[in-house]
Amino acid sequence: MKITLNPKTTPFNLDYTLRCGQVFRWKKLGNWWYGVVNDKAIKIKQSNNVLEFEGADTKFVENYFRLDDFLPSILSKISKDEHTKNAIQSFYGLRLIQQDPWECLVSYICATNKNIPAIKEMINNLAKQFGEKITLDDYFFYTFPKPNSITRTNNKMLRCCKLGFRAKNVLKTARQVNNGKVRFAELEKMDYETAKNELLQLPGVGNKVADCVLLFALNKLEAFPVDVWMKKTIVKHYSTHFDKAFIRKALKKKSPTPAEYLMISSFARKYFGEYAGYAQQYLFHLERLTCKTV
DNA sequence: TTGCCGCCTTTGTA
DNA sequence: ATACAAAGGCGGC
Repeated sequence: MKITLNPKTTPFNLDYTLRCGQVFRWKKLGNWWYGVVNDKAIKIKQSNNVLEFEGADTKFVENYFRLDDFLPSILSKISKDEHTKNAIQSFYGLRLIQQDPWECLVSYICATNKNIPAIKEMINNLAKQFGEKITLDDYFFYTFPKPNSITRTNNKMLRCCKLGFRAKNVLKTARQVNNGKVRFAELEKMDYETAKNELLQLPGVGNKVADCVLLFALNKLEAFPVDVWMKKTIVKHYSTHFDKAFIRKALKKKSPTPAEYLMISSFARKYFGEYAGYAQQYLFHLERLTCKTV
């Protein structure tokens, strides 16, 4: 199937969107991106303004890649300074992805103190061990394990997937989702703060993980996750918005303290507005690409 | 109450 | 090779 996009009203860049570090389960084989979403293997490619895909319908693709987000307006709203404009110009067409909340939650619990290649490895291990094998084009893929597949495991089995100290958090969180204590559909209806407070009750979920789930899966575009990269960006390019003592202290440690987290993310929400999360993703991608060779 | 320290596993990277 | 960093969270003081 195909979708033809109008680049003026619906700019989209598939490579930037899948490479910017928000999702961990896609890989490019030849010209096609392959992924597993909603228990199905999907492939998709882009040539200019045409998206071609198999394994999913048009509605799914539009929803997953948030093609209804009116990017021209969103990007102009967050274009507050030269640095942001640079990021937007560099990765024009990068979109947030509407992820599955359960997979997103587990992924970011696992992301704690890990770099992106290692996160991909953990998630793939989980899927291979506890998901179901599916095929597309003679390639093998694995569905992401359901909550009740995780609750049937134990700490040791999860540690075999290289989860380390995150294993117990994934296990306990799976139980809470499985027994209905956490309902993603309900969280999505709540406002940002309320939903965040609910997520913060889960083991292994602090400020950063909660904001990632809110932004990437629960449609809270004002969420502004602050990890080591975002803290670095803020200190480098936005220090004038904070007092000097704050910046001086921030330079001492890499990962943000709870107080720094609050200062930075609330600044970002005020500064960038209701689409702060989009700004975060553009700035995150720029910071990683300029500092690293990943 | 708030703030900061050290630990938690394992992999990637210089 | 050896150390340090990694889309952090949490208990303890």
